[in-house]
Amino acid sequence: MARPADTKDLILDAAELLFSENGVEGVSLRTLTRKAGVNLASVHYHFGSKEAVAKAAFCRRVRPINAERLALLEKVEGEDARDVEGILKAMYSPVISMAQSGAHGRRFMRLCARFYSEPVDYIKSAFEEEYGIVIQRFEEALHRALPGLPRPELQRRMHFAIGVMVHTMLDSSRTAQSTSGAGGPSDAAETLDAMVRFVAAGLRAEVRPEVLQTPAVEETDTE
Amino acid sequence: MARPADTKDLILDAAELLFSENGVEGVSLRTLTRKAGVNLASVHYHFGSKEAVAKAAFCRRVRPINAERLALLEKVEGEDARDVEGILKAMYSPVISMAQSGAHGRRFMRLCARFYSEPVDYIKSAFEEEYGIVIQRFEEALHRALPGLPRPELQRRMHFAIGVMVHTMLDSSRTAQSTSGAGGPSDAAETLDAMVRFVAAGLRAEVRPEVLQTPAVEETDTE
DNA sequence: ATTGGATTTAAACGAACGTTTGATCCAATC
DNA sequence: GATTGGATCAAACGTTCGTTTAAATCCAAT
Repeated sequence: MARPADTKDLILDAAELLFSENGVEGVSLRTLTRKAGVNLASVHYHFGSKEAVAKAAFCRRVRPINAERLALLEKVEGEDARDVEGILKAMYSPVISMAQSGAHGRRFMRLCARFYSEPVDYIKSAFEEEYGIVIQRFEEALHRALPGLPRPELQRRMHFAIGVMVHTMLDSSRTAQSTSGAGGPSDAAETLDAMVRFVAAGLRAEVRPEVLQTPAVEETDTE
Repeated sequence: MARPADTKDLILDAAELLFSENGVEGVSLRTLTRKAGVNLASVHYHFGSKEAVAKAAFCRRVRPINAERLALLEKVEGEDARDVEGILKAMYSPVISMAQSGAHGRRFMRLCARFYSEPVDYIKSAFEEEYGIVIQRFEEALHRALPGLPRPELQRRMHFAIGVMVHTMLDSSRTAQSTSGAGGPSDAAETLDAMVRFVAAGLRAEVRPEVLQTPAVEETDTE
């Protein structure tokens, strides 16, 4: 933030905008540098490759968010380790609330979700690098909050919970429609509330009897 | 099925396999035709363009599935219009149960989910063409099954429900690990059950009080 | 004023892309 | 047996891609 806008940031800003809408593979460096107003070769001068630009654009946003997630989680756990809604809010709110902060935030939300579903290898690994420990920590937290839920079932449901999040992030149109002009009621807060209610209820749903025991192999429910 | 394998089907089979793993943009026609064992130009001879191949590969699988969805939905509605779990099963089971039928089914599941998140325009429109009416019908069914849930909130939660589905479909490794060999308990059935329980509970979660009333426009949460 | 490293620039590189072309094959038709 | 027309083939089309090069430019330190 010291300099108003050096080349590196111009590139990352354009990358965030374009990648979030068209995916990494769907944007050429020529399109990107034209949008950023910089020379084509400056991408390789500052980053070395297109891969590195994508990773940098991703990490620039996701690291502060994941740090906030872990901080919120620790706070919630300190207050009430069984507060499922609180844990979910710690997971969701840092990214959902970004949608409130203008087009910029919505842009990143989509970038992040896009990274999740991008089928390119180096993107997948970048995602796992940044998210692996976060998901692990939240699994532990939810395990303590819902001790009756068997671990495999918890993992399955956490997968569902992530699906809800990614899907919501991709559909930024719903999360923050600023059609009502500035000062409108924060739609992001409503979305967050709806997500937390939905997922908390899902996490608390009854498990099928077999899951609670050792995996009973028989019991084939014929249709 | 009449002929053992004509060029058109060879192309579609290879497309299904490769697109599902690398996305449409991530597969070149040269890679595709090499895998299919056909000539590069035959793609344009039989389909006209790469776009058309992608659409055809998608529609070939999704149309029977969506038809089955609608048929199951009508059956459930005829028996008990308030059977939320039944409605969800009608939505999920046709695609989830595909995972049971070998690598082929899992392949399509991923293809379908990939289409959902692919940022290319013609793919998005193909998806909406095939899914639009299905989602609309399920929204109506769930509206009748959960009359207390305001329509906007139902739409939001259906969005979550779809997120759960897409996310599960993309992660085929969990849905069907046939590591236990043949005759093992159908993991797909377990996944289906878990999804239905999770989403049904989410759909039935309490709504925040404001949502039940007319949308209170004031309530400006200033930042 | 001059130096020297950092940065930007225009131009080109080879590779890969989707698509098109025209020759070739081959079973069905007259 | 010549002709037709759909299907297949190797080869090439023009374009765009990520990347590289080497010269030009900038700018604070000397």
